[in-house]
Amino acid sequence: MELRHLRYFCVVAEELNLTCAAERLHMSQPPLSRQIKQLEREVGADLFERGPRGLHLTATGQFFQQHALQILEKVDATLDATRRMARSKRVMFGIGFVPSVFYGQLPLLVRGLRQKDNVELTLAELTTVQQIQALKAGRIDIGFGRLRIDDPDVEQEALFDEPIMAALPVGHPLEGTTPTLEELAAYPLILFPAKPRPSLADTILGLFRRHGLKVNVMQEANELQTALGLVASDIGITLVPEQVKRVQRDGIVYVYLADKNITSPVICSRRKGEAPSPIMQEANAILEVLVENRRSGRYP
Amino acid sequence: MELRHLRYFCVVAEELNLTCAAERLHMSQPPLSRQIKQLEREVGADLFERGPRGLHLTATGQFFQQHALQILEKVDATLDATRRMARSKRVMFGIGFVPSVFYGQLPLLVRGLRQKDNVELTLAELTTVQQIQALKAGRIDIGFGRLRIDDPDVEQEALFDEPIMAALPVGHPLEGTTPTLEELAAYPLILFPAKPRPSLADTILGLFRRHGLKVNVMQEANELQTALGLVASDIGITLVPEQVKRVQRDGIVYVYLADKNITSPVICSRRKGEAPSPIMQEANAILEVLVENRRSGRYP
DNA sequence: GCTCAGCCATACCCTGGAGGTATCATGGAG
DNA sequence: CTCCATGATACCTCCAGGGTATGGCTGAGC
Repeated sequence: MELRHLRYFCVVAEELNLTCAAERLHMSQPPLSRQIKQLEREVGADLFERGPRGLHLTATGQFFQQHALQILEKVDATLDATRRMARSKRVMFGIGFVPSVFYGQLPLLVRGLRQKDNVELTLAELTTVQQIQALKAGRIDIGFGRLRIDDPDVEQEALFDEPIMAALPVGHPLEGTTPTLEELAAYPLILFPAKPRPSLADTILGLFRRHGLKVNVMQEANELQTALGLVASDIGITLVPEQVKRVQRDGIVYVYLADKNITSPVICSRRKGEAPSPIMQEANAILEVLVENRRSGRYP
Repeated sequence: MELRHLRYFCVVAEELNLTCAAERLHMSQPPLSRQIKQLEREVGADLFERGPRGLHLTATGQFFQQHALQILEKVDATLDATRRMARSKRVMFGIGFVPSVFYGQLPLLVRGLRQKDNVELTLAELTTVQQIQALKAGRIDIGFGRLRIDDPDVEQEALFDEPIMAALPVGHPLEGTTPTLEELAAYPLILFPAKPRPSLADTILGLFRRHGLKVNVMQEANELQTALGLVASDIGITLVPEQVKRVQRDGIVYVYLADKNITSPVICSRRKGEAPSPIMQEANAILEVLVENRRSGRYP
């Protein structure tokens, strides 16, 4: 399969008419018909139902269409970004973060760094794995994540460990309790983020696995708030780092776990062996203050 | 560019030796060299630095490598999933939503529908535009968004209009006021969602534009909560639908706007001309109750 | 310092496959 | 019932992907 197959397929899926699609693609209808047939052979499924007045997408075809579009979008985005990167000769300080660390002190770090003159901050939502890759590639300069990753080119520093809490729908049998993992495992679980992996989701799964517990992952969500929305919808429960409870929402209660050792670290990643730039030194100083505040209980 | 270019590139990037890479790819070295050159011409950047003993990835090449790998992974995953789906014969009820409608009553709708036996709900975060496309393609059955879109195949029903509020960093000069758009336009603005467009972001931009006001878009964020995190970081302010204020977070205050007519509709989209299925009838009934509750003030 | 080997790039060539035209079959609209 | 729109198949052309041959460059080894 080649990208042209996906390009042809997507146009055909939009037009639902090979003749019109061929016109849009500046080619004639017979080769387009063959290319779609070839794609269907390679996929091993019918993507279209043929009719005398055009085609309809099968359910499989609809599914394939979404993903094909995403692939083509990502290809275009990658080309654009690669070209921009090739041209760029700017110096800036990039911060990567997983969303679940953005409810605590990280905004304060950003606020502090923004007061420095001549610093151009960029903020990027990235998984911890993506942060490692982005650090190595030079796209960010510091990252805040949740996973420990051993990489020869990156040093990680655990800032602090944060208790994991359970987010439950209001009225849940475990509301008001301090449940064990075993008690939690009896209920459907909502995992976040769904993609990309590995992520905090895998940390949570690993937690249950290490306790010899099976969980029923009812659904996955990309956004933390969508996961909370699903909890509010009584689809299941989810586990979140403590700082997430600062954002209260209707329909949800948070409970501490019985086991106080169940925590998630906030981990700071930097490139290894790099003398800290002045802005990195400033960031380190602000971080020290923030961590000390947390230790001393000035901030939860 | 075709997938084979990405495939060839990734193997070369791993081997850093064209001769060895060609062997792995079961082809000879000269055509591989040409294909990589062709890719570099199309990208418009050098991905490798050549040496007498092999090649090295440039910084741009490293960046490209990550994304190329992701694209190839997604292609493989899509093929696998498509094949699996072709074998599966399931019926389900799909709900699409923009995140900013998931803080109000939508969780109650989901909770209500889930009580029905034999209904398999799928929930998908989609922009309103994506919802239209998904409805037409049959991927979802009902959608909740913010934009009015005229499409012959989709009927839209405005459930209610929701006031727009401003989210300000604590200590902001406008805190405690009921500002006008003009007053707000003087401050940097954070827009969400960044992509894909059009979205609520465009509604907000259109609002300022119609009042003849220019805004300084300081940054864009995909997640609403990331946008709020940026507000908490004092990077700027943002505008949100009223129901978002139910999720309180540190460092942010919400203020009503002077102009009460500045609202954002919650819009329900369905396929046009389709007799409602039993599950759709049930969804409509639950929606009616929810909207009536809102009108009568039982829920904000 | 010289030689050789490893490696990438270029020149030239061949052929398989992408895209073309011609045409057939089918079924729905009028 | 007829005609037209549409997709599929047969046959054809030609170009681009992949082949071999070879040259140029540079570093390792003696």
